[in-house]
Amino acid sequence: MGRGKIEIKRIENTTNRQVTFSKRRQGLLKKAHELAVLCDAQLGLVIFSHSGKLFEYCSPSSSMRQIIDRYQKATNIRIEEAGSQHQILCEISKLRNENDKLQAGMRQYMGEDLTALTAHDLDQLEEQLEYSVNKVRARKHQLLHQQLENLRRKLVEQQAAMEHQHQQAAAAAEAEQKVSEIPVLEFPHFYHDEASRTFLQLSPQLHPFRLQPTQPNLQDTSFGGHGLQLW
Amino acid sequence: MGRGKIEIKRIENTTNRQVTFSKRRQGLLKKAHELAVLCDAQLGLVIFSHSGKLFEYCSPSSSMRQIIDRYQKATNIRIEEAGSQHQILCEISKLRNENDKLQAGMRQYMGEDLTALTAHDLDQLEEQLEYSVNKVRARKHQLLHQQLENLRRKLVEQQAAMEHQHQQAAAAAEAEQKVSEIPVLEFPHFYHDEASRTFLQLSPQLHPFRLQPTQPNLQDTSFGGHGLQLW
DNA sequence: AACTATTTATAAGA
DNA sequence: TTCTTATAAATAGTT
Repeated sequence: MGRGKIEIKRIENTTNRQVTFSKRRQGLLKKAHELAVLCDAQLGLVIFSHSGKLFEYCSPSSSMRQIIDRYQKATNIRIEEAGSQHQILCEISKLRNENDKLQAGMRQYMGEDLTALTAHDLDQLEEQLEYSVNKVRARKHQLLHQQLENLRRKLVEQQAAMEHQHQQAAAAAEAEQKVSEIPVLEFPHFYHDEASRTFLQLSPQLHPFRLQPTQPNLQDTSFGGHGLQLW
Repeated sequence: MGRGKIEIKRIENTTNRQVTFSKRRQGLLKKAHELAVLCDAQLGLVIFSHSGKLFEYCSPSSSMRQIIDRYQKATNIRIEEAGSQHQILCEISKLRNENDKLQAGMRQYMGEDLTALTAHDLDQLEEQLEYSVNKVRARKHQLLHQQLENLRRKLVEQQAAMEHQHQQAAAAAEAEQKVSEIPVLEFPHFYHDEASRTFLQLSPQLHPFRLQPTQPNLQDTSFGGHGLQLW
């Protein structure tokens, strides 16, 4: 359709190509529109020129967004995306489940919600709590012991410094007297305290007693708490 | 272009419309291809027939997916989607944070990782654990008490039934003797036990002692544990 | 951008 | 559906 027939291959002459693009693009958009109207079809057409400019057409009373959505539904191109979304849903679900369990376990460690436990569970819990109490006490004693040692060392150093300066000889002697009155205590270590040797440092700002307020925050999210009603 | 000129409006005759759709669709796809090749343009065309069937064309060495992506980038239609993805990332991050805190708190209740705690924290923890132990003991006593009561009632019922039947009068008398030997114990209730009255039932399958194995499972996810390296 | 000779698309009919 | 064909429409090359 023109003065001569042309082969369908890339037009090398730039000017020619641009002119042809302009003409044919117009024709294509027109024909797209005619098809959409005549045959009541929904269609979308996007064209990027060689220079990157965008031209588009979509059938009346619809949007390109709609058409792309319909296309993606029809071709299941979304399976990948949907798959990852599904994975994400699973991840969130799993995390919430973990959280619930941890919360429940925590409550039991805090002596709440014990009605669901059997006698055997209660025995185990009691045993665990006693074990924990003893661990805590051992750690307390350890800390006290360390503090005492520090104090002793400081006093000795101070005393040594004073003696070195040959000042207040009387006072120094008195201090020595006091230090020797402090016994070197040996606390029994109830348990082999692994925790104090490993360096599995957990969030230091965490106080177990401030855990409760985190639960309300969970429900503060824009996701409406548990239930997976996202999207 | 045909035996007669037609007006560009919906063809009411169904057969005619279908025929025209078939012809013009073919023509449109052909012209789309010609434009793409002649002018080195990237284009995508999707057509849904009135009956819902999908036809598509996209320029050589590209996919519809690519073209849609490019279109969406060009028109910023994606902002909405990106926003919801961000929210989801936040949600997962928050849940993981909660989980970490709960895990840490739990470990401390189990007497581990106490090195990060101050003396004051340890005092509070000890107090809480003692409180919990007493709660657990109170619950145990309550259970024992209930069991005893049940036993007493059953024996009394059994005895009544036997007396009613006037059978084995001697044996019945012996049973009564036995029952009266069981004292009605009154256990001290160390605390006002709210937990035993409320019905805040938690997952019954949960044993606090089986919480530890949940942590490895968390890292079994295809997300590679914590770190948000999704997508 | 306009013109026009030709090619191409297609409406109607078979 | 598919084929045919007269005719409308598109457009390649020119101005």
